[in-house]
Amino acid sequence: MTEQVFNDSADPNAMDFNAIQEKWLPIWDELAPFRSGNPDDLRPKKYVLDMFPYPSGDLHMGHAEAYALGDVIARYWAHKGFNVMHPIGWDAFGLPAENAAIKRNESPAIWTYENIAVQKASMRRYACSFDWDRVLNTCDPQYYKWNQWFFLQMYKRGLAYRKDSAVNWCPSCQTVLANEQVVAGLCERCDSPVTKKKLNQWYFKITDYADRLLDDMKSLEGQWPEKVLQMQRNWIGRSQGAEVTFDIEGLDKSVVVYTTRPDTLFGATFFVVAADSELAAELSKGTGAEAEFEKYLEMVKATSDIDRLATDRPKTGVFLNRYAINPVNGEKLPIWASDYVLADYGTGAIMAVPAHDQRDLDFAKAFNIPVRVVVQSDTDPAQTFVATADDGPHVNSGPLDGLNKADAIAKMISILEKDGRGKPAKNYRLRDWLISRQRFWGTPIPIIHCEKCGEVPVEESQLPVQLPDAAGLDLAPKGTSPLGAASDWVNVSCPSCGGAAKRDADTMDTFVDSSWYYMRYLNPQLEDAPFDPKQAEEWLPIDQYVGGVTHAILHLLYSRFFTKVMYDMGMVKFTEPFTRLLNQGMVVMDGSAMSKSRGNLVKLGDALNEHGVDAIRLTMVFAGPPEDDIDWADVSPSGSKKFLGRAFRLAGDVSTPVGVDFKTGDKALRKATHRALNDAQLAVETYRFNVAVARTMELVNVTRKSIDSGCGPADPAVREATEAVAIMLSLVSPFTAEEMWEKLGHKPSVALAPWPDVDPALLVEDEVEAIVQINGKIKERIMVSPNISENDFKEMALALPSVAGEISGKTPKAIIVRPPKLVNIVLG
RNA sequence: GUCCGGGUGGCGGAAUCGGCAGACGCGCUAGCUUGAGGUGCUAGUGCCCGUUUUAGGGCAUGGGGGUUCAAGUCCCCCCUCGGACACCA
Repeated sequence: MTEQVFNDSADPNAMDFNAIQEKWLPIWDELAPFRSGNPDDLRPKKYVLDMFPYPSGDLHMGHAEAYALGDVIARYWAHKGFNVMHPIGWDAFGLPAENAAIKRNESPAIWTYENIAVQKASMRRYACSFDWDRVLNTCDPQYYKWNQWFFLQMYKRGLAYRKDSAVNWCPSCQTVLANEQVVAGLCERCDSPVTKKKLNQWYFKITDYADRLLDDMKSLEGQWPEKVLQMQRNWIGRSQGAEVTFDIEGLDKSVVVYTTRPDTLFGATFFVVAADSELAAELSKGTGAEAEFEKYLEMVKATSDIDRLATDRPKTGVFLNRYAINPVNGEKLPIWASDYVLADYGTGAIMAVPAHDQRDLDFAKAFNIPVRVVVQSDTDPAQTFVATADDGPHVNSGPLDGLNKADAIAKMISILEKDGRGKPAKNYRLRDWLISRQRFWGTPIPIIHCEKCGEVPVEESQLPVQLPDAAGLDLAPKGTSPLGAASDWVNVSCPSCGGAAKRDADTMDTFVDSSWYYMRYLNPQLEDAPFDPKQAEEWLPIDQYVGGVTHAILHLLYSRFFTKVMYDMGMVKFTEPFTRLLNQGMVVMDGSAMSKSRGNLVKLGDALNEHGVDAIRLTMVFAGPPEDDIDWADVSPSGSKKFLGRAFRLAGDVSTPVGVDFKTGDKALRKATHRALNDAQLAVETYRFNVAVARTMELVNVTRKSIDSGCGPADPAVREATEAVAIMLSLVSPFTAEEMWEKLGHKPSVALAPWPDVDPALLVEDEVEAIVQINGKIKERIMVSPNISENDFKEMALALPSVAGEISGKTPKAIIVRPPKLVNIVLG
C-alpha cells in the first residue's frame, strides 16, 4: 500500500511495475516466444530443465530462486539462436495431498489440482519461460500408466521383484520407506523415528547397476557439482576386498566373511556374527549359550535405530560358545554375536582384527580379548586403544612378513585362492530400491495376486490400472494400503486362470514418477508409448538441469538408474540423463531456513507485490553465486528496483532511429558495449550470473555518462549500448527489458532478439595501463600499446625519470618484463 | 570419527595464466534537487599513521611457515565455519 503513496506517476520516465506486468503478460501469452514444438524449426536444440515442483500450496522464495536461475539459462540460449525446450510439470502424487484429503474429507485430486492451478498462475506472473504446451502431472492416468508400463518392463527383466525383509517403517506415515528416505534414523518426511518391520515388498534391483552408476560418473565430472558426485559415490559405497571361508569347530559348516583387509588375517583374534542374523541363531544352537543369546537378541531388537546410530555407544555382545578356525593358521577364534555387525551388509559375519580396526578394538577392550599387531607402527593399539590403519611392514604374519599393505593383500588373496579358502570380492553399501508404499495417492502396482498362479502381471493392453474413486475409502494411515478396502477395485479375475484374484493394493514410491518425467515432456500426450524415440534422439539427454541439492542422492540416482535400464532396453542411446547439473542454494532469513514457526518466513507473493517481479528476479540472480544460499536479510530488492529504473530511462533518452549504423558511433562506448556483451555471455555460460548482472550495470553506468556528459543521446553508440542492455537484462528482468525494447522502437518480444555479435576488433584496446615496479612495489603507471614489444616496454620503463632516479648508480639484479602488464625492476 | 566445501571491507560479493586486491551492488557520510522524501543526481567510503596551503607512507584476503622478482591464487602445518555420511568390516 505504500506503493501508491510514493508511486511517482508524474514522471513520464518512471516505471509502474504493476502496469507493465499487466501489459506484457497477455502479449506474451499470444506470442508464446518459448514454444519449442515446431517441427520446421531448424535452430539447434537445447533442453533446459528445472526440477518440477510438488504442488503443496503456492510457490515460495526457494522456487523463485530456482526458476529465476533456470530462466536465465533458458533465455540466454534462446538469444543465442537455440531452439530451447524449457518445460514444467507437477510431481503430483504423494503424502501431503493425502493428508490434506483426510483433513478436508475429499479426494486428494481436488487439493492437488487446486494447488497446481495456483502455482501455474504464479509461474506465469513470475514470467517463467516455460513451454506451456508440454505440461504434465504425474497423477494423471495418462502419465502413471507409463510408470506401470516401466514396472512391467522391469519385472520382465528381473529388475522388479518381491521379497520378505525387515524394512524401514515409519509409524507416523504408516508406510515403508526406502533406505534413501531414512535420514539419521528418522523419516525424511515427518522426522519420526523409523522402526523395522518384516514385510513382503516390491523392490527395483538397482544394485545390479551399482558398478555402472559408479563408473559412469566419470563422464559427469566437471559437469555436475563435485559434492553431488561424491555423495553418490559414498552412497553406492563400493569397496574392494576378499571373501574368506572359516570352518566352524564341531559343525559340518563353514561361514564366509567379507573383509577389505585380508592382509590382517593373522591378526584375527575373534569372530563376530550379526546378532539379528539367521546365522547367529543357528550357531548358538546346542552350545548352552542359547538362553544368553536369546536375551541379547531381545535387547537388540528393542533398541531403536537412532540409539543404534549413536556415536559413542559402547560395544555389546554375547559369546556363542563356539569357535571358527582361522584358515591360515588353524587358530580357534571365539565367535561372538553383536549388533555392531550388520546382518544385511557383506555376509553378516566378520573376522575381527582389533589391532587394526577401531570397532573390533573397542569390542576387544570391552570383553578382554587379546590384541595382536600384524602391521608394524609407532604406536601399540593394545596400549593406546587406537587401532592403526596405516601402511607398514607386516609382522607375525608368516608368509606376509615384511610386505607392505598392497603386496600383503595380493599375496594373501593368492594364498587363499590356492587353498580354496577365499577369493577377491566387492561389496556395496547400496541396497535395492524398495518401491511399495501403503498409501492411496500413488501409482497402483500393476500386479494381480492369484492363489493358484501366484503373482500375475497386468496385461500391457489393460494399462493404466486406474486408482478408484477416493470417495468412500478410508485414507487414514493404518499400516495397510487403503486400496485394499476398495473391494470393487481390488477383486478381479486372474488374467491367467480366470479364478478369483486380488490386485496388489500398494502404490509405488513417488520417486518412480520423477525418475523418467523429463522424457515424457517430449510428448506429454502420446498414447502408445512413454515418449517418441525420434524426439528423444533430437532432444535428449538434458543439456542443463537445475534444482536443489536435496535430491543429490534420491531423485538423481534413481533417474540415472532408470536411464541405464532404458538404454539396456534399447529405448535411448545415452546412459546419463543430465549432462550438466546446477544446484542452486536456499533462500534463508537471518541465517536460518525460512519457516512459519520461526517467524522469519517471507512470502513470495508479498515480495512480488512490494517490489515487482523483475526486481525480485534480479535480486535472486545478483545476490551471489547460484550455489550459495541467499540470506534475504542481506539483499536489497529496492536497490534492484532502482537499477531497473536507471536502465529503463536509457531507452527514453535514445534519439536515433531503429537501424542506425552503429559503426559510426562513439568508439569508447561501443567498446564498453562489446566488452560487456562478451563478459556477460562468458559469465552466463559459467554460471556466474551475478557477474553477468554486474557487467550489465556497468554498461548502464557508462551509457548514462555518455548521454549526460559524453557523446550525447544522438550518438548511434548510445542506441547500440541501450539495445544491448535490453537484451542482457531480458535474461533476468523480462518486463523491464520488454518495455525498453518497445521504447527503442522494436516489436516484441525482446526474448526473440538475437544476442548481438561481439566484434572482436572492439575488444582490443589501443592503450592499456601498465605498472612499473621496483622490488615489487608499484612506482609508476604508464599507458602502453597492448602489443608493445618486450624491449620497447623495458626501455620505456627504464626511461621514466622517477625510475631512473631510483636506479641511478645501482645495477638491477633482474628486470622482469611482462608486456603489456608490468615491468618489475629488482634492485636487491 | 570419515569425506567434501568454504574463510576477502560495516554487509552481499568480484578478481582466465601467480602480475594494480576489493569490480558491481547494499549500507554509510556530505552536498545538490524537492513543499516534503523511502525519489533522482554529484562526490566520498578497506584499515592505520601523516599532511597549516604543499604528501606521502605503512598494513591488509582466518593464523603460521615455504616456493617466487611477484601469492587471495601454488606447497606444508594449524585454527575455524558449513555440509554430507556415520558401527558398511
